[in-house]
Amino acid sequence: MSIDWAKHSLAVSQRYSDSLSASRHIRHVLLAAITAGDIMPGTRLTETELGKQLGFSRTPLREAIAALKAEGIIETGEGGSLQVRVLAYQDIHALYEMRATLEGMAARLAATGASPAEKLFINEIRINETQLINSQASAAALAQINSKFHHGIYLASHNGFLTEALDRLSRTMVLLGPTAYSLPARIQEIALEHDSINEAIQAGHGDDAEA
Amino acid sequence: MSIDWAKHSLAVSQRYSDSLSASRHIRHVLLAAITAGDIMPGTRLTETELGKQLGFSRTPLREAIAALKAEGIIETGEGGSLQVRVLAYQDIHALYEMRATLEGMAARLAATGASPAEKLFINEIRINETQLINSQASAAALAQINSKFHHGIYLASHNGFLTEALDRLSRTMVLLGPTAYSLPARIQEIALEHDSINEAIQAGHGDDAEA
DNA sequence: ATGTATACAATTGCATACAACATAAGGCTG
DNA sequence: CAGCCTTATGTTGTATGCAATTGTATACAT
Repeated sequence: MSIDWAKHSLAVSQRYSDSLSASRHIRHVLLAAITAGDIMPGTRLTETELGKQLGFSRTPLREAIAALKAEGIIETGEGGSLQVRVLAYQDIHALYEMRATLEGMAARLAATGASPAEKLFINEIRINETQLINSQASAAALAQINSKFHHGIYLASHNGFLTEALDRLSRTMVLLGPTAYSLPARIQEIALEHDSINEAIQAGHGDDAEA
Repeated sequence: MSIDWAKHSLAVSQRYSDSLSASRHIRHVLLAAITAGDIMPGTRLTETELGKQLGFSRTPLREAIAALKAEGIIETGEGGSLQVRVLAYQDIHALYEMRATLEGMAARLAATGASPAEKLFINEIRINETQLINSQASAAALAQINSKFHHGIYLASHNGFLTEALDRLSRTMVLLGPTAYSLPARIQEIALEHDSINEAIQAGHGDDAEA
């Protein structure tokens, strides 16, 4: 029943060197717990209970929840009760549709506007990723390098709002549960896609990158 | 020096029939004040002063600010002081670039997936807008019908995340100051654009609508 | 005169306490 | 026995008070 908050809390503390305020800390811990599947969508959250378990007062907790509500991760159900957002089937389709469009936009912008240094950076990551795949690295390592590849493209798009929107989508997608990066078949597909994108960016072909 | 909060507060109260909590009320009032230009970007906001002027305690105020910070409307400057976000020039370009892409996506989805009723609804709004333009209605009325037209397309896209992203962009754009809908030249341009979009949607031509 | 250190003022961050509301259970009445 | 009203409990919303950090001004030393 009870969730191992200490694990997530410790991870967040190490990640940020204890340099964030309580409300930001709580926000990251909650996201980590949802990502890990410790809190399922639809779960009701009570502020008092959460505060007691996390060791914080309700004030910073409510601020973290306010931010998560603004992001659509937490929603208020009947009578103002709090619960982790439950995505409808149409939402799932909409999410992927949205991400595909935004990723395409980012790739096109990166292809047409990336600086030589940024192109080099993206290419380095791609090479690194290929090595990891060939050496059969762990799923976690692959997910991490995959994330770096995409983020490199986001940054090369020179559009902060696009980057923010994509990051927000990623945070929303944790509501779908564990991702499917561990499937061996997908890994090869993703590798091919990344190669195509990378080549298009290196060549400066916007349309190819978007596709 | 002092801002006429009562005006914005009254407008929000009427708009929502006094049915929202203090924190949500404050959020809308702050947005209205920024939209109206009563609070310029870069202005420093102090919680105590704001609370005193708005007649609320700091707790709901901080929640409203937390939500606005999550949306990128308010940011924490040096030493944690609060201020209305100041957009850089590159941000302005990025904003319009982002909106153009998302509007295009919405138009394409509306063209390919709108129901007959939704098409009819959009067409009605377009006819209404034409009448208003011909009768030389006020700028406020034109802005309102323009907003309805766009929102009709958003809804017809059947993608809640797209709608939310566009709404969020609109809220961010208030940081740019008063919009340029009052320019007579732009009105004719916009009318032509809307006609093209509407026709493409009615005909179900996705590519034309996106363009 | 300038640079630095120290003390003070102000503001944010957090915790506790109280009020209002919704919910659910139990008793009362028809 | 069923339905409704009352009451009790739990949860959210709001207010106030305190602690800690930061910006600033002043005084002193170089």
